[in-house]
Amino acid sequence: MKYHHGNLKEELILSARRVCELSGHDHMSLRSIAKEANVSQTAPYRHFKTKECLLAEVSKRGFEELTERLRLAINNKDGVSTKDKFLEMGLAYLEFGLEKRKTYDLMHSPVIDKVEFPELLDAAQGAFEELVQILKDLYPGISENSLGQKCIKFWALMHGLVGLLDMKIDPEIDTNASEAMSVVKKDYRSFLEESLEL
Amino acid sequence: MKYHHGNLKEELILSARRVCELSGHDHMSLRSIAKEANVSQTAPYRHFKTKECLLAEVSKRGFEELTERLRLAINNKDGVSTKDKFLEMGLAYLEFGLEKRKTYDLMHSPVIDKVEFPELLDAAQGAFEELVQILKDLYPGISENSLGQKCIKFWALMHGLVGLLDMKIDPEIDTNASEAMSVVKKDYRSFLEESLEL
DNA sequence: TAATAATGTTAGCAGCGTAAACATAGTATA
DNA sequence: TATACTATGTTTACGCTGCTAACATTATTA
Repeated sequence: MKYHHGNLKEELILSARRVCELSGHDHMSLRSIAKEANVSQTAPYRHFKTKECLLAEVSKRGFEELTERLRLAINNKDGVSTKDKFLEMGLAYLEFGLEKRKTYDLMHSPVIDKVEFPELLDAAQGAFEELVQILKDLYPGISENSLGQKCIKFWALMHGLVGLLDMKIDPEIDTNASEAMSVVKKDYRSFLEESLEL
Repeated sequence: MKYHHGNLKEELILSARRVCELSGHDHMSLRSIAKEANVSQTAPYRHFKTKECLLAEVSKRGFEELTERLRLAINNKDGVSTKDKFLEMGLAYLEFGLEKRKTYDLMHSPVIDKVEFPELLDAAQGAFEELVQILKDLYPGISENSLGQKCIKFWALMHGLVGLLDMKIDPEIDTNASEAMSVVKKDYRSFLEESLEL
């Protein structure tokens, strides 16, 4: 066992991501992350000034993965219409949000003050840019104003949907909400199509 | 100073709500809440089994206030069209979310497992019912299926908007997103109108 | 080769949620 | 009215947390 790990920073980030997606960001302790990486409790402080800095890195990686997924949903799809690519992007967003739910929560949690982490802001912006681009393709010559409205509408709808779709509601006591939910879950695609007016 | 406070439970809830909206739920300690109420650190345990139970109560009050606001937006508005009442409800939702942002965060935070607090679920359901009712009025004879879709769409859009509108984005580095944001902020109402296809 | 910087460990602080033991006040029953 | 019981407060203490300071080891560089 070497005294100097050599790749501890990256190892800690990986451990943190694992712990996050497993237990949720409110159950992540620096000590448990350090233990996962087989180092002392204070070793992380050589690579991250505070716990928040490590969480910010985890969040950043989340946005990068999201961006990657959005990109994958539309790249190398020559025969596919722009409209369909746009829908695929929406699905990709929902899938990321539901599959990596706990990480998604961290990414949107107020525990990290994004303003203090420019790189995190950049990563979030990167995902947003994917949306802007496909919408520009979908509506060529659209005004900046209308484009802005459409971006917000799409983003808000997606973000809201992730939150709602993941809610575990007892069908017995919450008839209206859970019915509405199952309507959407049954077929994301037709719901998106209708909601986004395509 | 009496040994028995007499109204400590309610006092603790009020303190907790104050601390929450002031500092955010991730900076709320039971001890600080107890101190605010001028009682010992463990006094809250006579009224709440765990910290989470107190947070759940704060969250519940939040949903009750939200419901109240949604109701106020449409009640006693005889000369106003159903469509306009619906829009007012949307605005009321946004206003609550932005004014009581930290409480709103708690209400949607995974730190409270809603399934374990039926009363909290009821309170959330209450707010949702307000929406269901106005949508039924707006689209008389609408199918359960379509109603469900419209509910989700509205709720998701509102929830997403609160999150996005509150983001503090540096205009210098985040041109697209902040432009889109200012488009919406400039006039919630016309944005809503357009997005909800009214 | 010697100084310095980088990166690890150990020890210890204050704050946290919570449980246990105890104190006091209000209520019900004899 | 006296006494038991219950409700509601306090004190003390435990283990976990984020974090700092002091120290140990290795890598780099003059």
